[in-house]
Amino acid sequence: MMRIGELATRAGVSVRALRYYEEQGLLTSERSASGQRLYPEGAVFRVGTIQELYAAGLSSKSIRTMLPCVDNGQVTPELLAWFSAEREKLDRRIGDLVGTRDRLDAIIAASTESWQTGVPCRSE
Amino acid sequence: MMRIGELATRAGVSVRALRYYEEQGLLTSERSASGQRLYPEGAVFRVGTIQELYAAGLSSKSIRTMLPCVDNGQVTPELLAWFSAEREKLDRRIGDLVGTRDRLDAIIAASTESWQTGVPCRSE
DNA sequence: CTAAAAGCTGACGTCGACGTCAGAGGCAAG
DNA sequence: CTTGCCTCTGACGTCGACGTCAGCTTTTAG
Repeated sequence: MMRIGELATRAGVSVRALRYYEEQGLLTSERSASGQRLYPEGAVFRVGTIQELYAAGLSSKSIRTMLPCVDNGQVTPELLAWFSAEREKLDRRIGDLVGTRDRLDAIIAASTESWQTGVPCRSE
Repeated sequence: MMRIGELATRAGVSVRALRYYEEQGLLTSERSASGQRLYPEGAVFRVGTIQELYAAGLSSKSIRTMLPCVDNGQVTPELLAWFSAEREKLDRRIGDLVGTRDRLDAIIAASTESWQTGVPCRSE
C-alpha cells in the first residue's frame, strides 16, 4: 500500500490530479487510521488508464461511465451502445485531425515549393 | 458586403464567435458609417478555415500565427519550422486517439464475446 | 525531540472559446 | 413615428481539469 505522493510519482501525475480523480469517482482509496489515502499496486495501472482516456479527449463523466467495465467486466447493452457512440465520435475527431494534418502538409509542401518557385502556397 | 448576422448564418457560427475571432486577430472587417461590421463574400470561406483549425484542436494563437500564410503565401523558415512542430503535435494526438479507439474496440469486441461466453472483457 | 516533508480539507484562481446580459444606437416596414 | 429586429461595446458567467494557497495534522529523518 503506497501513499498519494508515491502513486503520483509513479503514475506521472500530480497529487492534486489524484484527489480530483477520486472526487470524480474514477479512483478509490483506502484510508489509514489517520485518514491518509492508501493505494494498492494496481492503482498505478488504473491511473495510466485514466490518463490515456483523458488524453483521448474523453470527459470525466464519460470515463466514469466506462470504467466499471474495466473493473468487473460487466457490460449492459446500453453501455455497449454508448461505447459505439463514443467510438463514432472518436472516429470523427480522428478524421478532423487527419484532415487538418493533411492540409498542414499541403501548406508545408506548397510553401517549400514556393520557396523555390516564388508561387504563393495558397490563394482563395 | 454582408453584415455580421448574415455571415454568422452562412458560416454556421454565432455572432459572438465572429466578434471573438476579430478580437483575436483572426478575422477583419470594414465598418459602415454607423460602425457596423461589413464582410466580403470571402469571409465565409475564411471563417470555415478558422473553424476547421479550431476543430483540429489548435489555439487562437496558433491559428493567428499560421493564417498570414493563407493570406499572402509568404512563409519564413521559422514559420515553416513551427508548422512542422505543430504537425508533430497533431501526429501524436492522432496516435493517442487511434490508440484509445483501438482499446475501445477491444473492449467492445471482448464484451460482446463475454456476452456469449461469460468471460469478463478485461481484468487487471 | 524537533524540524522538515508529506497529507488533509476546503476554497478560490486559471485558461480558452465562447454564452449571455445590459444599455444604447441603427434601420426597414407599416 | 413607432415597433421590432439587428448591431454595438463592455463586462461578467461557464465549464473542465486541474494549480495554488491557507491552515492544520501526520509521518519521517536526523
